[in-house]
Amino acid sequence: MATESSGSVTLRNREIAEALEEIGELLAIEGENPFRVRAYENAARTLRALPQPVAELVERGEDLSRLRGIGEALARKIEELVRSGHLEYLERLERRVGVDARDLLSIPGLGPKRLRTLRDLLGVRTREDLRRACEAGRVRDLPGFGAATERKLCGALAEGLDVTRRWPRAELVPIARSLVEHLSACQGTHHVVVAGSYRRKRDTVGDLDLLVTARKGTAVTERLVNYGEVTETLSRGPTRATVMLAGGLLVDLRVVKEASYGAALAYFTGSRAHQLRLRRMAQERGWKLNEYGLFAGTRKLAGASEASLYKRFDMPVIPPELREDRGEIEAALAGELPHLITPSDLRGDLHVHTNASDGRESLEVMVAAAKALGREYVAITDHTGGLGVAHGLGRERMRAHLDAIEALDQRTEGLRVLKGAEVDIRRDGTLDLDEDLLEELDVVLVSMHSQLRLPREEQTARLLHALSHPRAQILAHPSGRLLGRRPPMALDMERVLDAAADHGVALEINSQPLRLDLDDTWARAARERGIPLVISSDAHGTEQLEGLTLGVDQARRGWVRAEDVLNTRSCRAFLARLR
DNA sequence: GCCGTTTTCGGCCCGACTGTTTTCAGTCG
Repeated sequence: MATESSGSVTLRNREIAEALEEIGELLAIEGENPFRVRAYENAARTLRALPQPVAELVERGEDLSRLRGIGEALARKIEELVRSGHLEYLERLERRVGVDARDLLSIPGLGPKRLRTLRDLLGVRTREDLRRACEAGRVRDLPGFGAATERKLCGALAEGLDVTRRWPRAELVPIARSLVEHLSACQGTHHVVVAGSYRRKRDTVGDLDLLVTARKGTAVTERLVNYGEVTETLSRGPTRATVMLAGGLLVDLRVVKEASYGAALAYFTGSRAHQLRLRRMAQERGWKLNEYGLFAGTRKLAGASEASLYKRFDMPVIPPELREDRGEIEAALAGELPHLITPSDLRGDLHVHTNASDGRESLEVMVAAAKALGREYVAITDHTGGLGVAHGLGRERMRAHLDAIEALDQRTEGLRVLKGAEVDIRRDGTLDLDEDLLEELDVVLVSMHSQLRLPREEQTARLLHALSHPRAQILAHPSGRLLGRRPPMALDMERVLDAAADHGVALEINSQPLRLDLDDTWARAARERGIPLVISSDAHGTEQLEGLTLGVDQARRGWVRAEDVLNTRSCRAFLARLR
């Protein structure tokens, strides 16, 4: 529970969702009606997908039961949580059930039913209790358990298996390609694709979902099990297998016939929430949707292609990046899906470093590489002096650097080289560059690199002050997050967006694999307010200049169109549009 | 506990795999 410096309690949507999920889990352990359990899961999912803090809706007195999956009872519980910071119903339930449900249920192979048995017959309440019971051999004799189950639980506990771990998607690209290649070499396979959140281009991915079409009897799951990096086979049947790779990554494989390709691809691409909506729509029409196709009784209506499937629901194919049940189904039905930006729409790169600060290559090499990629313009944006660690440029070196950029621009054909800087925002919100130099720059990025843990109010005020500077044109990597390493800064993003809109400051979608900042939900919020966006590589070497596609992936997940992004324009039009 | 142009009550997504069972419950995605 996040407590602000002011003393008031503001819960994030994720924290409220976790409380609801815990209620669902505790009710499941109690053997409650599974549909009641699911209602809590559904409500939690709605909150997680909500771009706006639900606490704000409560503050404004809005009716939460208008949200899908949230009725009278859950609205009251959420309001209590937001207003008081705790929920009496949950606390009573925790006392009554008396097990660490969140932790124990994260253990693979352990669900609510077995956990209840463990509690009732062995008094297991924590992970440590379970470990002792397993080691003492007391678990195998419980009803519904056995020696094999005990062994599995013991193994999972010893390895400290963390099924909630996620990987930055970009890190998995080589592994995904290698797996596809490995399985494609299997005789009798047709399509071999990666589905799941990988295909939806989420910034992080929890596992790899592989889909293969093959003739019946093809030994695809065997081929996966024999992949060199596999350390453990968790399950394996004729059409499905789950393995773990060295490093702990889980890989799920499903094999279907070619005639089911579209239905299976849609099904395993998800998201779960998106697929559930489609299933419900099928149900409302008296049809049945599963991974093999769309059926009216035994008659198959669609399933060979995704297009055939969506067409049956009177929709165009929804781009995978949008399949999160965040309004894309309604938009598709209304014929209002956005025309999403593509990598080829980008004409310039606005965030590039050289070895003048912390880049690896010279100005000339970076510019030549950008030109080779077909960029029409590139802004060289090295760090300013306050950033000692990044070899930031002080006044004299910046002066000389800008002259070098200008000279290179003069002698470069077919590419504009713009004078820029990534200006550090100081702790007090002032910019780390003299006014005359700021005046001279074509492109002024401002960004934070230090003191990223200030309290929310202070951090927000610092950033708002920086954005109010008339030369601040683009806010780079706005949240400061590094996936898996550093959480986003505590910021009132709503006020940041308001300020960006008021001052005409563009927000960056940074393409670095661990940044991807703005994230998808904030990119969408910015777009919906008409705040200009840019997509930049933040390249520190030539190979990173191509990374713009990752930023485009992120932008697409945020419903961003080419016209929302300033660097899809010609250099002249881009400069004219910049603050 | 939620939801409704079939329903304000009676539904609620669906299938694969495992292990324990002797016909299927539990878990997972």
